[in-house]
Amino acid sequence: MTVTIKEVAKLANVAPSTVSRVIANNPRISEATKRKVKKVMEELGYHPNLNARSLSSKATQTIGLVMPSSGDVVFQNPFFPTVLQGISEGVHEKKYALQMTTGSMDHEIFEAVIQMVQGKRVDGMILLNSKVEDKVIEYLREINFPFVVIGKPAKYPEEITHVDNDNVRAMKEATEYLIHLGHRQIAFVGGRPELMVTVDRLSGYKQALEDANLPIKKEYIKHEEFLREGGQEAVSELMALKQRPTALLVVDDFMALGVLNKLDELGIKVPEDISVVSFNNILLSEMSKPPLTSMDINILKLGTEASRSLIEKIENSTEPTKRIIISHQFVERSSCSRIDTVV
Amino acid sequence: MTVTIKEVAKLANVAPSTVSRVIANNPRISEATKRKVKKVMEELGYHPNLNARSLSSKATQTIGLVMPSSGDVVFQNPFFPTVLQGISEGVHEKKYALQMTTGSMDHEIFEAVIQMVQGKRVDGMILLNSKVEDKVIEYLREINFPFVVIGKPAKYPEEITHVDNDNVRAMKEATEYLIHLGHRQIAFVGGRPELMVTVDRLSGYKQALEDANLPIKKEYIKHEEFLREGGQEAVSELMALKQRPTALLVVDDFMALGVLNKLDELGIKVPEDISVVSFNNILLSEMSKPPLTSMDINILKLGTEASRSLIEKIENSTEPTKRIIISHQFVERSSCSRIDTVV
DNA sequence: TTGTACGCGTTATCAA
DNA sequence: TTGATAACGCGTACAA
Repeated sequence: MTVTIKEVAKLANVAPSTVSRVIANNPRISEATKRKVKKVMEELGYHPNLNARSLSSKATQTIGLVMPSSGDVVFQNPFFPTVLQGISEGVHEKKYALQMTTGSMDHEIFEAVIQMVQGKRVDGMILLNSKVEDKVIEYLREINFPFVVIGKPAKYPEEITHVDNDNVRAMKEATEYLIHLGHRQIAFVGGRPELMVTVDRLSGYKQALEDANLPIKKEYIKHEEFLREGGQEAVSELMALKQRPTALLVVDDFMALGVLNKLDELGIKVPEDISVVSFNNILLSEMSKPPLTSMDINILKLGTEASRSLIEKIENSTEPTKRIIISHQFVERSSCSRIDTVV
Repeated sequence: MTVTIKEVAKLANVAPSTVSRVIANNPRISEATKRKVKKVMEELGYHPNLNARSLSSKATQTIGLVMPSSGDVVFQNPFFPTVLQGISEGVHEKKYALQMTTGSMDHEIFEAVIQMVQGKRVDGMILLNSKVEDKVIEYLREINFPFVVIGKPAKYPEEITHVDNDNVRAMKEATEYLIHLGHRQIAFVGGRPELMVTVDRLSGYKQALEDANLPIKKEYIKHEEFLREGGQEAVSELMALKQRPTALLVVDDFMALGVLNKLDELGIKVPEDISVVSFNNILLSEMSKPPLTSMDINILKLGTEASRSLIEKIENSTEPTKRIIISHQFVERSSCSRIDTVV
């Protein structure tokens, strides 16, 4: 039925191993037979059986991707397709295939990872959702299986290769930008405090305030889901304060959209009455009213670099643990304005 | 190193084939040995090598997904992550794995598909981007490989199992909604005319107008990219017309966002000055100003049904060609208003 | 430079 | 109900 290496060998009057060598581009083979074999392969429409190859060579040229649980908010956020695109490009560029897995429950995901890894379906893994108690990471570490994390791992960040932004600095810069515009009442609207992104960005926010000798007010720090509703709730609460903030730092564009929406509802004008700085700079941010000033964290590159570093690690097991920092870039649009400092 | 079926067999004092039968849950095996073998598997932490299994059984329990070319607009559109989520769920539910492929050029994608299929890495394929000249479809048809298309295939729609909406009816209903509100000058802002979605929706639009004895005006029909910029351009052109439309049908929420943006720029108020109906009903549509009245096409289900029908087809080769229609639902928000008919 | 022979880990066939 | 044994298709050490 399907054409195998043997049939090619027979027709080309060589041994199967010779055909195998031609496929592998083994240098110790004459140009003549190489051509001959290749011609037969063409004629027969030969394609190697990847399962057989993997079984024998113990490599799959496939990398696995653990996605956020389906139903998770992350799925809704445009962040996801963009990293995926980046990952996909990086993988493709090295001729690797990509296999992904989801699950509604954590243990489902864990099972799926075990299947992939123990079933020898992948040579390495990319993890998107590092949690504080991450069984997947624990497991992969234990068996010493190649993997990289996108974002900062909650545990052992020094011992795990990961691709991340310098979120502390990025948020510090964003905060300083607002301070330079004269803002003193600056609120932070972040995601769940268990997430490392949140921790780092919050820390950057605090650093900037401290450096400027501004007080850190608890009531100005909000933690909501990474979704637009989250943004809306945060705004309601902040605007109910006696002393309203004059500027908002929102850790996600999608959330910022909710923020803008709510502000509009409340009749508060951006940037006249309040300034908003957002994060991620997804396409949406230039679409909003007004277009959002946003910190571009180069999501695409986050993905491609994850693939690349993982594949390096797979192909060279002595590759050291790395922390890859993707640069960020502040993109000014029209959601912020200067304010007269009230002393 | 890795624990194989043989070692399990040895420790359990049975033959490898017996172990294999236990794994496969073969009924012709005594409960006693079944338990014994399972216990040993536990102890040794045995996990089957899926490559070996696939090689032998000629099945992979994996389905392949062809994504739009990376860099394609579709990637930016929230439609994509949602179908993906649906597909993923459907696949997961049947214990299948998911492998995906992209490429920047069409021939790259084609190569990747060949690899997957001929390399015996997948049992079936889901195609997202049916084009008019689709080499992938031609190929899969020719070798009689199981696949389903999401959306209507440009060629042989009767002979290809596909999951789609009734786009003609959906758009007809949307158009009729506007007509009932009193609108007579209704414009259509669609995507590329080569896409079947566009064709079908345009046809629904025309049918509704004809049924209402309204003229079909060429200048009211715009074809732009499925992106927000597309929406913006269309608006510019439509609003430059002597007789401006009083209502807009936009075939995509993302595009509709661009439309709203442009209208705002031009000082045209929605829904007071112009009504807008959008399609897809992604999360964004309730976030816009004003919230968009949109036709929900149940993207998630489009994905899950694609997976399910594909797996059915894989597991039962006599499964007939099917056309699966996912229902749509009109979601009224606040982007439309009644208009006094000017006779 | 090429061929022989075996192993990769499973499933499947045929006996027992 | 269970056990040998032969595929599955490919890579590779070793020999030639």
